[in-house]
Amino acid sequence: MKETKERILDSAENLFAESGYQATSLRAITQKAEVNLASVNYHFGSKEGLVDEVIRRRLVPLNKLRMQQLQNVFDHASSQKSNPNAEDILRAFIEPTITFLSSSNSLRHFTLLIGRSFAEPDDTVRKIFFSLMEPIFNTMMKGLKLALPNITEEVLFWRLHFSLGATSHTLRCIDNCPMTQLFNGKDPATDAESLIGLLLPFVTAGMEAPQ
Amino acid sequence: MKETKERILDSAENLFAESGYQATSLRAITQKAEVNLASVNYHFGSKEGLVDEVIRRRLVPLNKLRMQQLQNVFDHASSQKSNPNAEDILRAFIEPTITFLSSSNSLRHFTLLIGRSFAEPDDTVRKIFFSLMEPIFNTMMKGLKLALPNITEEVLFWRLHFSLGATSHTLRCIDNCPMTQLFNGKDPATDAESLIGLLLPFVTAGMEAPQ
DNA sequence: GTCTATAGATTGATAGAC
DNA sequence: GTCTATCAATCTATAGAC
Repeated sequence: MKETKERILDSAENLFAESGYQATSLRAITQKAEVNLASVNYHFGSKEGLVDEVIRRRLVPLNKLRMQQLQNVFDHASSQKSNPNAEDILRAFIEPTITFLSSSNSLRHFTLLIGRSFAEPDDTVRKIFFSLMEPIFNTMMKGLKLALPNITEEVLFWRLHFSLGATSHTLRCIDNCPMTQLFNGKDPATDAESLIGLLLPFVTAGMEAPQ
Repeated sequence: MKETKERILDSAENLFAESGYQATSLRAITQKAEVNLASVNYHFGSKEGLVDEVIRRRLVPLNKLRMQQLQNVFDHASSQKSNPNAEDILRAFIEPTITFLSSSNSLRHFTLLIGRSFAEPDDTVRKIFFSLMEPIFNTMMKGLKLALPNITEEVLFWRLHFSLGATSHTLRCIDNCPMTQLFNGKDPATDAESLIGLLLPFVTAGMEAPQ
């Protein structure tokens, strides 16, 4: 039997990912976690405190992976006295995400929550999420400017924006895609390797398109 | 003074776009519309009935524009005894959307709501939205298969998916983009022509990337 | 740390006068 | 069609016993 605190985090992660922050009540969370309602406020202070820790618990280590992989790209480029290329920058963002997604059922739920967070209407959740993401975005912009010096910063900004949109949309739709039925009834592949192999060429081609 | 029904629709459209369906109360809607609380249930039966009409009121004519433009692409191609090309198919989706966005303040709110709807956690809203979108997606897939016969259907499906993700993410972020501050403090361009000129080359290059 | 009980506010919906 | 008044349910949060 896991600790109460962890049971609450797991349950909240699961339900926030499925139904969103606003639509998920503390009662639903404690019921699924099989703990007492009051324990949420004891351990996290409030619903906001809970969602803060739900996001932080996974996103801090995930972003550490992303940042390390970005640093590797920079280091490797400068050791060759060349610039990083766009595909490697984008891969440093996407690969850890998709790997996270496929590594366990629990992390799979969190990945859906990340996808949700990109489109989250709630101000509190947005602030938590984007404050954690900002260093990653800044570093990616820095790399993309080096990789594609002929494309203006404004266009690179938008293309990064589009890439993140494509990625987050994909994360949200993996388990529950309303479009799936379009594909001839057959379920399209959603394993980690296939997804990276599909998404990365798409955003790389978009990023490198002539201006 | 507009009719009560229309005032409610406008107010709901505005607030749903800003804060999402779940987080918006009927009281907030009627207060902004300066009408009585009970009038929502008189005119629309329920909150679900209201959101259904909010979406339908704009999305039906918008999708009619999209479908006409798609039909034009098919007609023009067959009159030349050739296949449509991917860029024209994608433009037939994106151009009416962005034009809608820029045509008036009221439609601007609805466009944000469309962006929201792609990521909507609420089952009711999702069902309404995707049932209206399905014919468009099907027609686009048909056109893309003709345009890019060397790319498998599964890959085309995913690339259409990515394109819609990029587009909807952009719609959501136009007025309230948490990433804007990344771009050196300056606000990136968000007028209709600029957006089409940025988004369309991105998704076209991604769609046509060698497999 | 965990529980019961409940406060206090807000929600969607409706009954009934006009 | 529009209003007041209110119901019944639900929500987050907390007080206080154990």
